[in-house]
Amino acid sequence: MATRTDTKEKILDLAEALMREKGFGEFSYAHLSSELNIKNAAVHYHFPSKDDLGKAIIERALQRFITWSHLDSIKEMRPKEKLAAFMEVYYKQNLDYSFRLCLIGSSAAAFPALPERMQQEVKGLAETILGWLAQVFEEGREKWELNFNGSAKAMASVFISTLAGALQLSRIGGKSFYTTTVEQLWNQLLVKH
Amino acid sequence: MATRTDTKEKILDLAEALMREKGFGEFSYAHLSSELNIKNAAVHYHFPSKDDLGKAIIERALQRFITWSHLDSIKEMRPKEKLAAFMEVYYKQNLDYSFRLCLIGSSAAAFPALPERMQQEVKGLAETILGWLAQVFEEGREKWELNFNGSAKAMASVFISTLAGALQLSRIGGKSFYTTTVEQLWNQLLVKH
DNA sequence: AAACATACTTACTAACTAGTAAGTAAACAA
DNA sequence: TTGTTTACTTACTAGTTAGTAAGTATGTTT
Repeated sequence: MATRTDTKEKILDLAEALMREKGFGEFSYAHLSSELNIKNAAVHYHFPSKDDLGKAIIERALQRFITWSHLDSIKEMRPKEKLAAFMEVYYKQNLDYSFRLCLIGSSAAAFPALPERMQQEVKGLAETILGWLAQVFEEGREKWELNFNGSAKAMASVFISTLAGALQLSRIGGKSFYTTTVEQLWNQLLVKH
Repeated sequence: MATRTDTKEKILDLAEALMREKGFGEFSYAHLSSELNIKNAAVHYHFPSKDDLGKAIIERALQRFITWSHLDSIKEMRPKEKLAAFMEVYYKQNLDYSFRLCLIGSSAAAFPALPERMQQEVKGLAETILGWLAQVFEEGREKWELNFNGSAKAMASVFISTLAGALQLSRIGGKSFYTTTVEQLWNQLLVKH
Protein backbone atom coordinates (compact mmCIF):
# COMPACT_ATOMS: atom_id res chain seq x y z
CA MET A 1 0.00 0.00 0.00
CA ALA A 2 1.01 3.57 -0.49
CA THR A 3 -1.64 5.29 1.54
CA ARG A 4 -0.29 8.18 3.58
CA THR A 5 0.55 6.71 6.94
CA ASP A 6 2.03 7.99 10.16
CA THR A 7 4.31 5.00 10.56
CA LYS A 8 7.41 7.15 10.50
CA GLU A 9 6.17 9.30 13.36
CA LYS A 10 5.10 6.22 15.28
CA ILE A 11 8.57 4.73 14.91
CA LEU A 12 10.11 7.97 16.15
CA ASP A 13 7.73 8.15 19.10
CA LEU A 14 8.45 4.60 20.15
CA ALA A 15 12.19 4.83 19.54
CA GLU A 16 12.40 8.00 21.60
CA ALA A 17 10.43 6.41 24.42
CA LEU A 18 12.65 3.33 24.38
CA MET A 19 15.79 5.43 24.23
CA ARG A 20 14.71 7.35 27.30
CA GLU A 21 13.61 4.26 29.16
CA LYS A 22 16.46 1.90 28.35
CA GLY A 23 19.08 3.73 26.33
CA PHE A 24 19.84 4.02 22.63
CA GLY A 25 21.85 0.81 22.53
CA GLU A 26 19.27 -1.18 24.41
CA PHE A 27 16.48 -1.42 21.89
CA SER A 28 16.48 -3.02 18.46
CA TYR A 29 14.68 -2.77 15.15
CA ALA A 30 12.90 -5.94 16.22
CA HIS A 31 11.53 -4.22 19.32
CA LEU A 32 10.21 -1.38 17.22
CA SER A 33 8.69 -3.51 14.48
CA SER A 34 7.02 -6.06 16.73
CA GLU A 35 5.48 -3.37 18.91
CA LEU A 36 4.16 -1.51 15.85
CA ASN A 37 3.02 -4.70 14.07
CA ILE A 38 5.21 -4.15 11.07
CA LYS A 39 8.31 -5.94 9.77
CA ASN A 40 11.80 -4.84 10.70
CA ALA A 41 12.48 -4.04 7.04
CA ALA A 42 9.72 -1.44 7.24
CA VAL A 43 11.69 0.36 9.95
CA HIS A 44 14.78 0.19 7.74
CA TYR A 45 12.70 1.68 4.94
CA HIS A 46 12.07 4.83 6.96
CA PHE A 47 15.43 4.85 8.75
CA PRO A 48 18.00 2.90 6.70
CA SER A 49 20.48 2.68 9.55
CA LYS A 50 20.26 3.12 13.29
CA ASP A 51 22.42 6.22 12.84
CA ASP A 52 19.63 7.77 10.82
CA LEU A 53 17.08 6.87 13.44
CA GLY A 54 19.19 8.29 16.26
CA LYS A 55 19.86 11.49 14.41
CA ALA A 56 16.17 11.91 13.63
CA ILE A 57 15.18 11.46 17.27
CA ILE A 58 17.46 14.28 18.36
CA GLU A 59 16.58 16.54 15.41
CA ARG A 60 12.92 16.25 16.24
CA ALA A 61 13.56 17.01 19.91
CA LEU A 62 15.53 20.12 18.96
CA GLN A 63 12.68 21.33 16.76
CA ARG A 64 10.25 20.66 19.58
CA PHE A 65 12.28 22.73 22.00
CA ILE A 66 12.69 25.58 19.55
CA THR A 67 8.96 25.63 18.86
CA TRP A 68 8.21 25.57 22.58
CA SER A 69 10.63 28.34 23.48
CA HIS A 70 9.27 30.53 20.67
CA LEU A 71 5.69 30.16 21.85
CA ASP A 72 4.18 33.54 22.71
CA SER A 73 2.87 32.14 25.97
CA ILE A 74 6.44 31.29 26.96
CA LYS A 75 8.09 34.42 25.60
CA GLU A 76 5.68 36.64 27.53
CA MET A 77 6.62 35.01 30.83
CA ARG A 78 8.83 36.56 33.45
CA PRO A 79 12.17 34.79 33.98
CA LYS A 80 11.09 32.93 37.11
CA GLU A 81 7.94 31.72 35.36
CA LYS A 82 10.00 30.60 32.36
CA LEU A 83 12.22 28.55 34.57
CA ALA A 84 9.22 27.06 36.34
CA ALA A 85 7.62 26.24 32.98
CA PHE A 86 10.81 24.54 31.86
CA MET A 87 10.89 22.48 35.04
CA GLU A 88 7.25 21.61 34.61
CA VAL A 89 7.80 20.27 31.09
CA TYR A 90 10.91 18.50 32.26
CA TYR A 91 9.03 16.79 35.05
CA LYS A 92 5.92 15.93 33.05
CA GLN A 93 7.71 14.56 30.00
CA ASN A 94 9.98 12.41 32.07
CA LEU A 95 8.97 11.39 35.56
CA ASP A 96 5.29 11.05 34.68
CA TYR A 97 6.24 8.18 32.41
CA SER A 98 8.03 5.51 34.41
CA PHE A 99 11.31 7.33 35.00
CA ARG A 100 12.11 8.10 31.40
CA LEU A 101 15.23 10.23 31.16
CA CYS A 102 15.52 13.42 29.22
CA LEU A 103 17.19 12.96 25.83
CA ILE A 104 20.23 14.95 26.90
CA GLY A 105 20.77 12.72 29.91
CA SER A 106 20.18 9.53 28.00
CA SER A 107 22.50 10.68 25.22
CA ALA A 108 25.23 11.82 27.59
CA ALA A 109 25.25 8.53 29.47
CA ALA A 110 25.77 6.52 26.30
CA PHE A 111 27.68 9.19 24.42
CA PRO A 112 30.84 7.28 23.42
CA ALA A 113 28.67 4.45 22.08
CA LEU A 114 26.48 6.73 19.96
CA PRO A 115 26.92 7.11 16.19
CA GLU A 116 29.02 10.15 15.40
CA ARG A 117 26.34 11.98 13.45
CA MET A 118 24.07 11.55 16.42
CA GLN A 119 26.70 12.93 18.78
CA GLN A 120 26.89 16.10 16.70
CA GLU A 121 23.14 16.49 16.83
CA VAL A 122 23.17 16.03 20.60
CA LYS A 123 25.78 18.75 20.96
CA GLY A 124 23.53 21.14 19.08
CA LEU A 125 20.55 20.29 21.24
CA ALA A 126 22.52 20.73 24.46
CA GLU A 127 23.94 24.06 23.33
CA THR A 128 20.51 25.36 22.40
CA ILE A 129 18.94 24.41 25.72
CA LEU A 130 21.91 25.67 27.74
CA GLY A 131 21.90 28.95 25.83
CA TRP A 132 18.22 29.47 26.47
CA LEU A 133 18.63 28.70 30.17
CA ALA A 134 21.61 31.03 30.50
CA GLN A 135 19.53 33.85 29.02
CA VAL A 136 16.71 33.16 31.44
CA PHE A 137 19.12 33.21 34.38
CA GLU A 138 20.74 36.43 33.19
CA GLU A 139 17.39 38.12 32.78
CA GLY A 140 16.20 36.67 36.09
CA ARG A 141 19.08 38.19 37.98
CA GLU A 142 18.75 41.55 36.28
CA LYS A 143 15.11 41.71 37.28
CA TRP A 144 15.85 40.58 40.85
CA GLU A 145 13.78 37.44 40.48
CA LEU A 146 16.57 34.91 40.72
CA ASN A 147 19.55 34.95 43.06
CA PHE A 148 22.92 33.42 42.36
CA ASN A 149 26.60 34.29 42.21
CA GLY A 150 28.90 33.65 39.27
CA SER A 151 28.01 33.69 35.61
CA ALA A 152 24.55 32.93 34.27
CA LYS A 153 26.08 30.28 32.04
CA ALA A 154 27.68 28.53 35.03
CA MET A 155 24.41 28.71 36.92
CA ALA A 156 22.57 27.29 33.90
CA SER A 157 25.11 24.45 33.81
CA VAL A 158 24.53 23.64 37.46
CA PHE A 159 20.80 23.83 36.90
CA ILE A 160 20.64 21.43 33.96
CA SER A 161 23.23 19.09 35.49
CA THR A 162 21.21 18.86 38.69
CA LEU A 163 17.95 18.25 36.86
CA ALA A 164 19.45 15.58 34.62
CA GLY A 165 21.35 13.98 37.48
CA ALA A 166 18.38 13.98 39.83
CA LEU A 167 16.17 12.45 37.16
CA GLN A 168 18.63 9.62 36.70
CA LEU A 169 19.24 9.03 40.38
CA SER A 170 15.49 9.01 41.00
CA ARG A 171 15.49 5.64 39.29
CA ILE A 172 17.48 4.44 42.27
CA GLY A 173 15.99 6.63 44.99
CA GLY A 174 12.41 6.89 43.78
CA LYS A 175 10.23 9.82 42.77
CA SER A 176 10.68 11.48 46.16
CA PHE A 177 14.41 11.75 45.53
CA TYR A 178 13.65 13.85 42.48
CA THR A 179 11.14 16.15 44.15
CA THR A 180 13.35 16.65 47.22
CA THR A 181 16.37 17.44 45.10
CA VAL A 182 14.66 19.81 42.70
CA GLU A 183 12.89 21.61 45.53
CA GLN A 184 16.23 22.19 47.21
CA LEU A 185 17.68 23.48 43.95
CA TRP A 186 14.73 25.82 43.47
CA ASN A 187 14.83 27.15 47.02
CA GLN A 188 18.51 28.00 46.65
CA LEU A 189 17.63 30.23 43.72
CA LEU A 190 15.07 32.15 45.75
CA VAL A 191 17.13 32.70 48.90
CA LYS A 192 18.40 36.24 49.25
CA HIS A 193 22.07 36.51 50.01
CA MET B 1 47.02 -24.55 34.93
CA ALA B 2 45.84 -23.80 38.40
CA THR B 3 48.44 -21.30 39.54
CA ARG B 4 47.01 -18.49 41.59
CA THR B 5 46.17 -15.77 39.12
CA ASP B 6 44.64 -12.33 39.27
CA THR B 7 42.43 -12.95 36.28
CA LYS B 8 39.27 -12.39 38.28
CA GLU B 9 40.45 -8.96 39.43
CA LYS B 10 41.57 -8.10 35.92
CA ILE B 11 38.15 -8.98 34.57
CA LEU B 12 36.51 -6.79 37.21
CA ASP B 13 38.85 -3.91 36.48
CA LEU B 14 38.19 -4.04 32.77
CA ALA B 15 34.47 -4.62 33.13
CA GLU B 16 34.16 -1.66 35.47
CA ALA B 17 36.13 0.56 33.10
CA LEU B 18 33.98 -0.50 30.16
CA MET B 19 30.80 -0.05 32.14
CA ARG B 20 31.79 3.48 33.01
CA GLU B 21 32.93 4.30 29.51
CA LYS B 22 30.15 2.74 27.48
CA GLY B 23 27.52 1.35 29.83
CA PHE B 24 26.80 -2.07 31.26
CA GLY B 25 24.84 -3.22 28.23
CA GLU B 26 27.45 -2.01 25.77
CA PHE B 27 30.29 -4.42 26.40
CA SER B 28 30.35 -8.18 25.97
CA TYR B 29 32.18 -11.20 27.29
CA ALA B 30 34.02 -11.19 23.97
CA HIS B 31 35.31 -7.66 24.65
CA LEU B 32 36.61 -8.74 28.03
CA SER B 33 38.20 -11.98 26.89
CA SER B 34 39.90 -10.63 23.77
CA GLU B 35 41.35 -7.67 25.68
CA LEU B 36 42.67 -9.97 28.43
CA ASN B 37 43.88 -12.63 25.99
CA ILE B 38 41.73 -15.36 27.42
CA LYS B 39 38.69 -17.20 26.07
CA ASN B 40 35.17 -16.04 26.77
CA ALA B 41 34.52 -19.27 28.68
CA ALA B 42 37.22 -18.21 31.14
CA VAL B 43 35.17 -15.12 31.94
CA HIS B 44 32.12 -17.31 32.42
CA TYR B 45 34.20 -19.47 34.76
CA HIS B 46 34.73 -16.54 37.13
CA PHE B 47 31.35 -14.89 36.52
CA PRO B 48 28.84 -17.50 35.29
CA SER B 49 26.33 -14.91 34.12
CA LYS B 50 26.51 -11.22 33.37
CA ASP B 51 24.27 -10.71 36.39
CA ASP B 52 27.06 -12.09 38.57
CA LEU B 53 29.59 -9.84 36.92
CA GLY B 54 27.44 -6.76 37.32
CA LYS B 55 26.70 -7.51 40.95
CA ALA B 56 30.40 -8.06 41.65
CA ILE B 57 31.35 -4.72 40.08
CA ILE B 58 29.00 -2.84 42.38
CA GLU B 59 29.86 -4.90 45.47
CA ARG B 60 33.52 -4.14 44.99
CA ALA B 61 32.82 -0.43 44.53
CA LEU B 62 30.81 -0.38 47.75
CA GLN B 63 33.66 -2.03 49.64
CA ARG B 64 36.08 0.45 48.13
CA PHE B 65 33.97 3.39 49.29
CA ILE B 66 33.54 1.97 52.79
CA THR B 67 37.28 1.38 53.10
CA TRP B 68 37.99 4.90 51.85
CA SER B 69 35.51 6.59 54.17
CA HIS B 70 36.86 4.64 57.16
CA LEU B 71 40.43 5.70 56.49
CA ASP B 72 41.86 7.61 59.44
CA SER B 73 43.17 10.28 57.09
CA ILE B 74 39.60 10.89 55.92
CA LYS B 75 37.92 10.58 59.30
CA GLU B 76 40.24 13.15 60.81
CA MET B 77 39.32 15.73 58.22
CA ARG B 78 37.07 18.67 58.83
CA PRO B 79 33.74 18.56 56.92
CA LYS B 80 34.83 20.94 54.21
CA GLU B 81 38.00 18.96 53.65
CA LYS B 82 36.01 15.72 53.51
CA LEU B 83 33.79 17.15 50.83
CA ALA B 84 36.81 18.42 48.90
CA ALA B 85 38.46 14.99 49.20
CA PHE B 86 35.31 13.32 47.89
CA MET B 87 35.22 15.69 44.94
CA GLU B 88 38.90 15.07 44.29
CA VAL B 89 38.40 11.29 44.12
CA TYR B 90 35.31 11.78 42.04
CA TYR B 91 37.18 13.92 39.55
CA LYS B 92 40.33 11.80 39.42
CA GLN B 93 38.61 8.45 39.05
CA ASN B 94 36.36 9.71 36.33
CA LEU B 95 37.32 12.71 34.28
CA ASP B 96 41.03 11.85 34.29
CA TYR B 97 40.16 8.76 32.28
CA SER B 98 38.41 9.77 29.09
CA PHE B 99 35.08 10.84 30.57
CA ARG B 100 34.33 7.67 32.46
CA LEU B 101 31.17 8.06 34.49
CA CYS B 102 30.84 7.21 38.13
CA LEU B 103 29.22 3.84 38.75
CA ILE B 104 26.14 5.43 40.26
CA GLY B 105 25.61 7.56 37.18
CA SER B 106 26.27 4.76 34.77
CA SER B 107 23.97 2.44 36.71
CA ALA B 108 21.21 5.01 37.00
CA ALA B 109 21.21 5.75 33.29
CA ALA B 110 20.77 2.10 32.37
CA PHE B 111 18.83 1.13 35.47
CA PRO B 112 15.72 -0.49 33.93
CA ALA B 113 17.96 -2.60 31.69
CA LEU B 114 20.13 -3.86 34.57
CA PRO B 115 19.73 -7.32 36.11
CA GLU B 116 17.56 -7.15 39.21
CA ARG B 117 20.24 -8.36 41.62
CA MET B 118 22.49 -5.64 40.31
CA GLN B 119 19.78 -3.02 40.82
CA GLN B 120 19.56 -3.98 44.49
CA GLU B 121 23.31 -3.67 44.87
CA VAL B 122 23.24 -0.24 43.24
CA LYS B 123 20.58 0.92 45.67
CA GLY B 124 22.80 -0.08 48.56
CA LEU B 125 25.77 1.74 47.11
CA ALA B 126 23.76 4.91 46.48
CA GLU B 127 22.29 4.87 49.98
CA THR B 128 25.71 4.47 51.56
CA ILE B 129 27.25 7.34 49.62
CA LEU B 130 24.24 9.60 50.13
CA GLY B 131 24.21 8.81 53.84
CA TRP B 132 27.87 9.67 54.19
CA LEU B 133 27.44 12.91 52.27
CA ALA B 134 24.41 13.92 54.35
CA GLN B 135 26.45 13.45 57.52
CA VAL B 136 29.26 15.56 56.13
CA PHE B 137 26.82 18.33 55.21
CA GLU B 138 25.14 18.21 58.61
CA GLU B 139 28.48 18.41 60.39
CA GLY B 140 29.66 21.10 58.00
CA ARG B 141 26.72 23.34 58.77
CA GLU B 142 27.01 22.81 62.52
CA LYS B 143 30.63 23.85 62.40
CA TRP B 144 29.87 26.85 60.19
CA GLU B 145 32.01 25.53 57.35
CA LEU B 146 29.26 24.90 54.83
CA ASN B 147 26.27 27.09 54.08
CA PHE B 148 22.93 25.89 52.82
CA ASN B 149 19.24 25.96 53.66
CA GLY B 150 16.99 22.95 53.94
CA SER B 151 17.90 19.50 55.18
CA ALA B 152 21.40 18.04 54.91
CA LYS B 153 19.96 15.05 53.08
CA ALA B 154 18.35 17.31 50.46
CA MET B 155 21.60 19.21 50.08
CA ALA B 156 23.48 15.93 49.69
CA SER B 157 20.99 14.90 47.00
CA VAL B 158 21.55 18.12 45.08
CA PHE B 159 25.28 17.70 45.49
CA ILE B 160 25.53 14.16 44.15
CA SER B 161 22.96 14.83 41.41
CA THR B 162 24.93 17.82 40.21
CA LEU B 163 28.24 15.94 40.25
CA ALA B 164 26.81 12.94 38.40
CA GLY B 165 24.90 15.12 35.95
CA ALA B 166 27.86 17.40 35.25
CA LEU B 167 30.12 14.42 34.67
CA GLN B 168 27.72 13.04 32.10
CA LEU B 169 27.06 16.33 30.37
CA SER B 170 30.80 16.98 30.20
CA ARG B 171 30.89 14.30 27.54
CA ILE B 172 28.86 16.71 25.43
CA GLY B 173 30.29 20.00 26.65
CA GLY B 174 33.89 19.00 27.34
CA LYS B 175 36.01 19.02 30.46
CA SER B 176 35.49 22.74 30.96
CA PHE B 177 31.77 22.16 31.37
CA TYR B 178 32.53 19.95 34.34
CA THR B 179 34.97 22.31 36.02
CA THR B 180 32.73 25.34 35.50
CA THR B 181 29.71 23.53 36.88
CA VAL B 182 31.43 22.03 39.91
CA GLU B 183 33.12 25.32 40.76
CA GLN B 184 29.75 27.04 40.71
CA LEU B 185 28.31 24.34 42.97
CA TRP B 186 31.22 24.68 45.38
CA ASN B 187 31.06 28.45 45.52
CA GLN B 188 27.39 28.32 46.40
CA LEU B 189 28.27 26.27 49.45
CA LEU B 190 30.76 28.85 50.66
CA VAL B 191 28.64 31.95 50.17
CA LYS B 192 27.34 33.41 53.43
CA HIS B 193 23.66 34.18 53.44
C1' DA C 1 50.49 -42.00 44.87
C1' DA C 2 45.68 -41.15 44.39
C1' DA C 3 41.86 -37.96 44.58
C1' DC C 4 40.35 -33.55 44.22
C1' DA C 5 40.03 -28.65 43.17
C1' DT C 6 41.41 -24.68 40.37
C1' DA C 7 41.79 -22.27 36.24
C1' DC C 8 41.37 -22.49 32.35
C1' DT C 9 40.63 -24.05 26.57
C1' DT C 10 38.12 -26.14 22.76
C1' DA C 11 34.14 -26.36 20.48
C1' DC C 12 29.69 -25.50 20.30
C1' DT C 13 24.60 -23.37 20.33
C1' DA C 14 20.28 -20.78 20.17
C1' DA C 15 18.82 -16.31 20.08
C1' DC C 16 19.32 -11.83 18.59
C1' DT C 17 21.64 -7.88 16.01
C1' DA C 18 21.57 -4.39 12.08
C1' DG C 19 21.12 -4.54 7.47
C1' DT C 20 19.84 -6.05 2.40
C1' DA C 21 17.78 -7.66 -2.05
C1' DA C 22 13.83 -8.61 -4.35
C1' DG C 23 9.04 -8.68 -4.72
C1' DT C 24 4.16 -6.51 -4.23
C1' DA C 25 0.11 -3.68 -3.85
C1' DA C 26 -1.88 0.64 -3.77
C1' DA C 27 -1.95 5.63 -5.05
C1' DC C 28 -0.74 9.08 -8.08
C1' DA C 29 0.90 11.55 -12.34
C1' DA C 30 1.38 11.84 -17.54
C1' DT D 1 -3.51 3.29 -19.36
C1' DT D 2 1.01 3.19 -18.60
C1' DG D 3 4.83 4.40 -15.60
C1' DT D 4 6.50 5.87 -11.29
C1' DT D 5 6.62 6.55 -6.49
C1' DT D 6 5.36 5.19 -1.80
C1' DA D 7 5.13 1.99 1.73
C1' DC D 8 5.64 -1.73 2.77
C1' DT D 9 6.47 -7.71 3.12
C1' DT D 10 9.08 -11.90 2.36
C1' DA D 11 13.12 -14.05 2.88
C1' DC D 12 17.57 -13.84 3.81
C1' DT D 13 22.66 -13.00 5.79
C1' DA D 14 26.87 -12.23 8.37
C1' DG D 15 28.18 -10.99 12.73
C1' DT D 16 27.56 -10.85 17.72
C1' DT D 17 25.40 -12.12 22.10
C1' DA D 18 25.35 -14.77 26.58
C1' DG D 19 25.87 -19.19 27.89
C1' DT D 20 27.24 -24.44 28.11
C1' DA D 21 29.39 -29.13 28.03
C1' DA D 22 33.38 -31.54 27.92
C1' DG D 23 38.16 -31.83 28.10
C1' DT D 24 42.99 -30.62 30.08
C1' DA D 25 46.96 -29.10 32.68
C1' DT D 26 48.48 -27.72 36.99
C1' DG D 27 48.56 -27.39 41.97
C1' DT D 28 46.78 -29.01 46.70
C1' DT D 29 45.25 -32.37 50.03
C1' DT D 30 45.16 -36.85 52.02
